[in-house]
Amino acid sequence: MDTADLKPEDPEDGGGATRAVRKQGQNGSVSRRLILDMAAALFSHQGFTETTVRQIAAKVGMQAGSVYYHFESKEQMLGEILSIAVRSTYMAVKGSVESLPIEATPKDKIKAAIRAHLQSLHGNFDYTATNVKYQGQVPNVVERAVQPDRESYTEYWNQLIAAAAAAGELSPDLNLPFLRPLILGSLNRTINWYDPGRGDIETLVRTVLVLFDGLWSRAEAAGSEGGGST
Amino acid sequence: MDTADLKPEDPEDGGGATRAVRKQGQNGSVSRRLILDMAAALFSHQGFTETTVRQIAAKVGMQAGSVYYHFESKEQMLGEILSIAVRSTYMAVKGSVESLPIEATPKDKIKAAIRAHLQSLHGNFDYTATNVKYQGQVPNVVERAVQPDRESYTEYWNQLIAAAAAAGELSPDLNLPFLRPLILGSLNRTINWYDPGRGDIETLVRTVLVLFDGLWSRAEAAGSEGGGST
Amino acid sequence: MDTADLKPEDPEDGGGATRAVRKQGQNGSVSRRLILDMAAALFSHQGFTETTVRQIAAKVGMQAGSVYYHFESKEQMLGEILSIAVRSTYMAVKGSVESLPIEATPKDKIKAAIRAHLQSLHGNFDYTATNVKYQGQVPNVVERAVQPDRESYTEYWNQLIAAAAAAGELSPDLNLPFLRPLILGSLNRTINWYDPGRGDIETLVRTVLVLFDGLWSRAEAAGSEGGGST
Amino acid sequence: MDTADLKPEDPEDGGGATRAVRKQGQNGSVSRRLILDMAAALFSHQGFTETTVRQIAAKVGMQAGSVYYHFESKEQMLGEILSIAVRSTYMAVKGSVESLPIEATPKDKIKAAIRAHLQSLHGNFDYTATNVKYQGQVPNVVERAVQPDRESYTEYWNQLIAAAAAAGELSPDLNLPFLRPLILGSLNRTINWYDPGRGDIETLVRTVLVLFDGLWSRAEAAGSEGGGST
DNA sequence: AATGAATGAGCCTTCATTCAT
DNA sequence: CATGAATGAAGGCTCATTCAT
Repeated sequence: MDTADLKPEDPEDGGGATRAVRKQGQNGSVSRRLILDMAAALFSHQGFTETTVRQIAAKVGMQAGSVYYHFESKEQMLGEILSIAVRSTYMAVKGSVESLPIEATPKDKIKAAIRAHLQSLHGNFDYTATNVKYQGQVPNVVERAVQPDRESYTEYWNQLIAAAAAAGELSPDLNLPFLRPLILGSLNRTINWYDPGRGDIETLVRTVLVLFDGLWSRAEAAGSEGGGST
Repeated sequence: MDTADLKPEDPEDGGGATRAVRKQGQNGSVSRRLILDMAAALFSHQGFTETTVRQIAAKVGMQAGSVYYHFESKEQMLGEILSIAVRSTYMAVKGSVESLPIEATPKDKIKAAIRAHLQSLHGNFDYTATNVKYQGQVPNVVERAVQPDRESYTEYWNQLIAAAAAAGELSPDLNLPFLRPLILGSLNRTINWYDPGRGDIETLVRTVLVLFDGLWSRAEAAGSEGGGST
Repeated sequence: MDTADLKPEDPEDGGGATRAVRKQGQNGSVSRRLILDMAAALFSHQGFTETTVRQIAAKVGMQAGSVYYHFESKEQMLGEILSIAVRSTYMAVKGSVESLPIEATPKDKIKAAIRAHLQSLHGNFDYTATNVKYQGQVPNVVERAVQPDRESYTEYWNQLIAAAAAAGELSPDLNLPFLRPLILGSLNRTINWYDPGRGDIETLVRTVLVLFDGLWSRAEAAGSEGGGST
Repeated sequence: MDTADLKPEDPEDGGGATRAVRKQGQNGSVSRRLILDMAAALFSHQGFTETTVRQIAAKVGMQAGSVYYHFESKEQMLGEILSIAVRSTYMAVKGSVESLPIEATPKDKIKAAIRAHLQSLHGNFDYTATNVKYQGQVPNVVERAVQPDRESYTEYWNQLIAAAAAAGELSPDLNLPFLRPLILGSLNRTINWYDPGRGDIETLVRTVLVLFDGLWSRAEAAGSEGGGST
């Protein structure tokens, strides 16, 4: 599957074997989030395996061993990063779609979703890039942990598309099973090449919406997208 | 940049001091290519760093040390795999485009290129997947070696697009600088999710061509592509 | 050149990227010096290349990997051992010479230097033996690091000899450029054969001083050496 | 012990386990000696362990495997090199001493021996340097093989010295057991530092003889050495 | 004689992880 | 909370050596 999920942060500790049971209220201590940020920055640029716990610790200003007070393992860090990435994008997209006016058509919703997805992607680069680049190559344990998040988001898109199809808004020449992964894959891949030098995100959004014009059934004219969410 | 190149053989030795001096070329002992195949299979599924030379050797049925009779380093293997991936796709695309009838328009050429790219991608999965998934995270030495190949292919696409633009065939609403990476990125990303269970490659090609219908300027009707090249 | 230097601590870090940053200096955790001692013992008896980091670690009672918490590389260990060897001998010699009475002649000084050199050599066998035996076959990186130390000591001897020559105390039949390396070489080579069973160090010193009697110009009688420093 | 032996070349194969039983008459095939020469050159400059069989083969212009047609092992090569070194020096020294006029005193003989030793040392640098530098750090198997050669030469010097002592020609202040190793050690160590730039071998010889003037009992005047043998 | 290809043991080094303080 | 020190399992790579051709 090719997605990137989201959803709010819930406890989800999992009960580590050792300590690393942080006693925080419901969020992570400052250090915890800081570590995650640094890890995400490193993972997204060098890759997970290529990143050393020592490097992460160094960027935070602590010793490698200290990291283990906050996390059970390097993999756990990755898992949390992926979850955050997926959930935050999910929330952004969902929020954007739901804030559309009542009259919004499925087509409008998909357009809004595309915009929100791209914005979230590039707005949380370190996290989402880690997610996108490692799609499918993540250690099993971790993958299993993020899977539910991924599926939620995936399912959300499936519904958006199904609704459009039901409304007859989608071009009949499209092979539906390919649609969601094709769209999300195209968007996600921008992580690999997007460079502000070529144009800003909004321009990217517009170009994508134009390029994807074949999505829509010929009944309607080319759509001038409008719902700038987020 | 987001591409996958090709082109004939470059020097690119690396100047090893010891053995492993013969190498690619058109000969390449049987073992050599076999090793490369196994390495590509492993790299594309587990990632470069996650793959052990011992694993590669095991798949070939030899000892880890023996691999070093054929290659100077694990990185050199990666380099050759990437080159093969990029070059073979380039040649496939170029060949496909050039075999179009004289009357072929730039639009026809781009469509043929898209089809050939997708076919090459999924027809040499292990090699191209290694290339696509590692885009931008490849060790410097290796990246430097493949760069020329990448650029050649990139440039080829730039020309295809420029020609279409010059011919007024492209939608004026598109931000040109985004176009090539967006298209190639979308195609390349299929490596991450395409599954024959959802439909065959030709169906994928058709869906992509429909989806990308927004590429073309509204002067013409939506194009039902036809020229199955390659 | 054939020498064995000494002198105070130089920068000479090497700039490791990871840990093992603290190092020499005046602290040096207990382990650190212990490792060095064991390494020197092994190096001096088996040679650098022939000695395994695992062997060193075993002698210290730790795991091979643990050694790398204290040193960046096996070569770094060698470098420090050589430096210690050279510097300690230098200091011993210099100290000995400087503690001679004011009236001491250049000849007296050379004699004292010979005695101190031999004493230091055999008093820190593992370190100095490593240095002497590896003279000229040390890895480049290491050699470069110790070079300044070597040169300081060499220079010190050059001055001692020059002073004696200026005072007309040296036999005119000697080819000066050969003198220092010849003397130091003779002394250093004792590392390869000296065995307490044949006589103690002081006896060795006296024999050397007698043997080298040709050093002195015939104006004076054979010298009964006196300045027993250290 | 600190020596360097000699003696004519005798079969001394040893009966290898594999092949490498060369069928030559009584000397080695051309290749054989060539390989030895290259090995000696490499060993003397980089050290035994640091030298690769592949390097040796490369200098000879053959493949690593081919070397094993001529030698059973790298160690065997070293053994032969050491033997050659020791024997050739022995022969040179012995020949030089024996060619002295009948009236030659023990003192004359020792002087001639010193000269011949130095000449042989520097006249067969690659071989003798390998021997001198590796004194005492040679693999057991090899050491055992060369030991007889070393002892012969050592014994020869012992006799020269004993004769001089018996003749009352040696200074009574010398500790006899130190004498031979001290002298030979001094001479051998020149291998580590001698550089034609500082003066030629003959000058070196003269300087050594002057320096060692303390050898002789004061009954006689300082000796101006004369018997330039070889 | 010589080579190409492979073996297998071992080496240096890295790194996630642990744990007493 | 944090650190210093150590562990132990691997991993990439080297190299003497073998052997069929």
